[in-house]
Amino acid sequence: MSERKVRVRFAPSPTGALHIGGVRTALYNYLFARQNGGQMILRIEDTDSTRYVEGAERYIIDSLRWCGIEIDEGVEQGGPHAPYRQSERKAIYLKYALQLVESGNAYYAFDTPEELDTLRKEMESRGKTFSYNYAIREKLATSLHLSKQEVQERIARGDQWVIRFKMPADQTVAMEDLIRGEVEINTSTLDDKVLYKSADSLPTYHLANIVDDHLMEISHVIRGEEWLPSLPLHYLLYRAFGWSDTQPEFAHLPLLLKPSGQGKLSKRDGDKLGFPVFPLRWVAPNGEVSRGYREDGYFPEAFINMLALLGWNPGTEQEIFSMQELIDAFSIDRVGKSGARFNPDKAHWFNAQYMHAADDRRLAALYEPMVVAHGHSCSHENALRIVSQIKMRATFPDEFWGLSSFLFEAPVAYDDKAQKKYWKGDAPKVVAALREVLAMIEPFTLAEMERVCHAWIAENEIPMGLVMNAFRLAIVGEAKGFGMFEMCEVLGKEQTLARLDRALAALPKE
RNA sequence: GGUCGGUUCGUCUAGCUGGUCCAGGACGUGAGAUUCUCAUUCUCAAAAUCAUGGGUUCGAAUCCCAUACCGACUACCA
Repeated sequence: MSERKVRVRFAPSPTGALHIGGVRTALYNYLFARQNGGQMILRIEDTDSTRYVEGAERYIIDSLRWCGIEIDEGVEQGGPHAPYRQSERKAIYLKYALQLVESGNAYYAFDTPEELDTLRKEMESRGKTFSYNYAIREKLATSLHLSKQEVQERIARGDQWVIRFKMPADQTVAMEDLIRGEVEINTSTLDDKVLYKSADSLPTYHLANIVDDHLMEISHVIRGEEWLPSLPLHYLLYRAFGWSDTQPEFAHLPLLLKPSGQGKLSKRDGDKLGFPVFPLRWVAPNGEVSRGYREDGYFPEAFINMLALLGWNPGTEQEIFSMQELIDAFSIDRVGKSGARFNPDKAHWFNAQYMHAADDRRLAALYEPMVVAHGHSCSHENALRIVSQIKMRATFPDEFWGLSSFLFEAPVAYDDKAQKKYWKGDAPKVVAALREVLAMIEPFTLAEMERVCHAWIAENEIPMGLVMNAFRLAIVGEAKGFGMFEMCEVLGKEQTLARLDRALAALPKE
């Protein structure tokens, strides 16, 4: 068992956008696969033709790619077990369902959904819960007590049928979960789940899932906690097929909870929670648009880092992890057992960390189009200079322009508050003198400005705060911006002197 | 209702085999320091009777039981 090749799978169903809980499940699968030199498989579970949403599969693939979660085998890259879309594997499932009927582990049931519905309502109106199980199945139209001939006839004349698992009564199933440990359950509390539907010739999740995991040689199933209740069925299915010896190990991840109210986060939460629930922007078939982390300005590395720590922790105080570091540090037994609420503030913090550490060239590529969009131009050299300064003050790229627009638009007025605070005493005279010093500096570079001006300031014993704040007011028009000489270098000598002259003329002399 | 799972600062969590935990870290919050504005950075602070009640034990956040609360599941959905 321990020698077994690690093969994990992420198996979403294309019923809409993938929410962050799903992304986290995919991530944990991926980390586990990579850490163990195993394979990561993407299987599309589209066995519910009625809930299929156009574009969802594309969205899932794009999302994983943006996150940096690489797929080894799947609908796009193919692989030894292709196809990886269950709708394209239709042909293989019936055989297995029939095999179960043959071996007495399953049976045909001819009830229509409507019949079951009325039965269910009837029971409920009498205060009882309806469960399709050992107690009731003998009374319904099933192959369990119908003659072989009648079963054949019904099928032949096109009656709708379904194959249900024959859940044994009063057996204890002992299961092992990598996160929760031993879990036991009595089968009498379980019902006869539908495995195959004749209506669309498609299996249900349970059958398709077990068959495909077996066929695809999956070694570990890492999925959401909502699947824990069906784990006994899955165990029994493996047993019925005679596959228990190669049955995968299971790990059920705690759920991601809604931040305010209660309940698990769902894709229907879309855009209503005050933070994105989806990695990428999603336009639903009904036209409803939900924002995404990518469009909100999150770096994929930050998004992944944040998600990885939501439910898992390394046991150390390290919080910033690259994908490779996550791969090295991840372990399933350090995944928590309880559901986690998502914290938008912490997500911001993670993004800010990546922003501050981001490569200037990467940020400049984001910045330059913004400058152009605002009707200005900027040399690549200056973009790099600007971005290296403003990134320390930003959390998201969309703050860039607000943090630097004054470099492209000279002040037309001077902030009153800043004037009162900084344009007083010797300030006007000092700035006038500084203008002359700057005028003589050649080349007009950061290093040169610092060298000359700092010497001048020291020599004349001028308080740093006095010069710089007044200087800032003159250049920017208010008390904002980054380093003065850094800004002047971007502005260039001509613009710097022009702004000084204008300020000296517009502001009070004393 | 039934079955299963969970329960440590507002939030994410450390705490795995009981003592060094009158519970540690991070986010957020407050205060201060540094600084040419802002931001960064740094320091400090407030913040959890470890859901509650019983055990077991010399000793429990850590083991056991019960209760409460929360969640998942309970479809011819995944």
